[in-house]
Amino acid sequence: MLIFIEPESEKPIYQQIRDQIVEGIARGELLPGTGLPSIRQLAADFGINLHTVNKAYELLEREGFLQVRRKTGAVVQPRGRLAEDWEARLRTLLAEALAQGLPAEEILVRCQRVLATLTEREQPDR
Amino acid sequence: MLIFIEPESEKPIYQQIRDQIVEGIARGELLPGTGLPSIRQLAADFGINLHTVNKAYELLEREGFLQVRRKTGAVVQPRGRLAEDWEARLRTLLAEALAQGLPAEEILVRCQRVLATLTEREQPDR
DNA sequence: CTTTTTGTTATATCTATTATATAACAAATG
DNA sequence: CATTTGTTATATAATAGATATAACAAAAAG
Repeated sequence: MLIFIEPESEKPIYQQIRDQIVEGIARGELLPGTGLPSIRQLAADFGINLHTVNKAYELLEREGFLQVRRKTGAVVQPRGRLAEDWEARLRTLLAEALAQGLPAEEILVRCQRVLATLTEREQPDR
Repeated sequence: MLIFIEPESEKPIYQQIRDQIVEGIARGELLPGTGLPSIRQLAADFGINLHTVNKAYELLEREGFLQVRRKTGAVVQPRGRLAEDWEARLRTLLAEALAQGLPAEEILVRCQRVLATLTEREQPDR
């Protein structure tokens, strides 16, 4: 699974890493038990600091996506609980589209489309 | 329309104001042409600084939700264009739910439910 | 026309966040 | 034991968030 960093993005680097790993898990590319590169390895690959990667891993661990162990590196967790503010964030995002005049049906279709691109071909064990 | 500020939230104050106004527009409580309180007025009501409110209004203007004029104050705009990164933000949010094991159907139902709470009773002109 | 209100602009300060740079420590692997 | 790795600790720099004043200019109200 490839990760791309945009240093000039307004989204913090550690957040970019976090989001892409979350998406990798969602797509089924990162299955539970999958090992991720070590902090120092990832930092070297991206040419960024060790602590920036560490921050992303720490966040992912707090959110229940990863378990970080010594020497073994980070390992994808079987499951977690959805963040309590998830629905509030969804609400804000959907409100934004409604406020710009997008019909609710059109918004739903977009949700469906995005979900489809995330779940298509997600069964690598066949 | 009431706005609530949580000073201790990790979400910036100007973002809280922005989000609640956007939701107000989405719900139809703030119709195009509706005037909003002046920057100094809102700041006084919340007991916060003038520039914090100004930042929220500036953001809302850049996003096409408001038009800010002298003396008239901020006025809700008829419409705008959806931000280019909207779908990317939706993608990240939906991926988070999928990664935590929520089935796509369940996620869609939640989207539908949230949309319903935003669009119910949205026609004040009857 | 004068006064007042309002958005705008300009500094300045303070805190927190983001990112980097070193360094050292401790646990686990080979 | 030596190496790798996560962890912890400082330190620094840049940026963002919030506050505090002050002043300016446009527009409404008197």
